[in-house]
Amino acid sequence: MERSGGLSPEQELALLKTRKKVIEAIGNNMDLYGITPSTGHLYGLLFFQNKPMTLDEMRQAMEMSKTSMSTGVRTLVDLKMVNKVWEKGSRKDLYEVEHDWYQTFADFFSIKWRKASEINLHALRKSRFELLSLAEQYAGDEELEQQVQIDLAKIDEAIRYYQWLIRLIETLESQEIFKLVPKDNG
Amino acid sequence: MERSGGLSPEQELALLKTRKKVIEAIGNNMDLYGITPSTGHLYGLLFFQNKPMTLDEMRQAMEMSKTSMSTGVRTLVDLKMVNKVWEKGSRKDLYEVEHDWYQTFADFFSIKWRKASEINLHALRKSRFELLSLAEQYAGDEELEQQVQIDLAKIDEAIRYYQWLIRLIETLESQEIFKLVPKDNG
DNA sequence: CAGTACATACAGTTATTTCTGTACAAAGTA
DNA sequence: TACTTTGTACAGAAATAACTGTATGTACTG
Repeated sequence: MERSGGLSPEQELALLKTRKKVIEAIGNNMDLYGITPSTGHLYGLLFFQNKPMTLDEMRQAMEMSKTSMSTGVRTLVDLKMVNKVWEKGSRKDLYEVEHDWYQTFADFFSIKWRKASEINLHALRKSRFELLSLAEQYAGDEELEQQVQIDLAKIDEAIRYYQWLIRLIETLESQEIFKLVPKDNG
Repeated sequence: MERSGGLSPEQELALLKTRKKVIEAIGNNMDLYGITPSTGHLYGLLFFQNKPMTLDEMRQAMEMSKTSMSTGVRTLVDLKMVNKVWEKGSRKDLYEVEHDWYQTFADFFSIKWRKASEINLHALRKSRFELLSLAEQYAGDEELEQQVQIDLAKIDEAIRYYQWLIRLIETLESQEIFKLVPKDNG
């Protein structure tokens, strides 16, 4: 953790203690983003850092291997929770958190949920096609048609749901969500 | 998997094959809900079941222990993705999926994200109070006040974000979201 | 009141994930 | 070009999570 220059030991301790509790609270809930506790902790560390951080600084602060820092920070960058920044004169890679948490939330859905939705939608549509073909192939077979109908109804409803979910995600991506649910409570 | 009565072996095979692909696609993305692949698979199995299922039937279909079925289905019930249903005459517990996926989605956020948001909000507010106390205690100390101010700005922005997130979740809980992002594309 | 059927707590085992140290590739420096 | 410095691939070790079988408690049944 960054030393806060010019403070007395007690002051610094008090500040660090307060930060630590917030870092832990946030880190504990990071499983919702599908990241490990230690990567969550790394995120918390970066959150209170007031300047970009190198892998070696992270390693030192987290008391972990550089490899772990590398993989952890890569996960965070992939999720756009952390940004790689350039600073001339430094050969080391520098990272800092994305402080716009609304954006972080939107990006997370755009990256993870949208992808999953599209994969599922694809599988559902393919399955839908196969069921229709099957019904056609055995046209007239009462028993089969009934079974196909049951599955088809479920699949159609699922398709409808994913289409809605993707629309919801799109309102996040386009920032339109803030018109519907404003940032300021009013 | 439920045998579909009255179908020829080829017909049944074709139907099961189609189902299987959907189950796998869905199950693979279930990590977004924080459940294991096997619990996700169990969910998929229940999805295509046309009647409530007992633990023993699940065990047989999944080729796993009854204990695993018990814990898996409990996870799904806790997330309200699966409902326990009663049927007179049966001493066994029966379970069926919640087929309203919009509801499932809303419940998931209400259960997991809301809880996490409230915990974090609490930690942030507590920290906010502590920082203000600290600044008061050392009133006049330029250096400290500046540091406190930096942390406080981050914390206030985070609080604002979580308040927004909770409002968003509330629009899901109240179904109001469907006024903002309608189920039917139009 | 036994006796049976059922779900789950618990402890041990197996499987998976996370973490580390070493080795190496890429890019900068002299 | 040789020499650093830096980030990451990889394989093995350590830690964690998932799965199973047995044991137990509870609630029906006769």
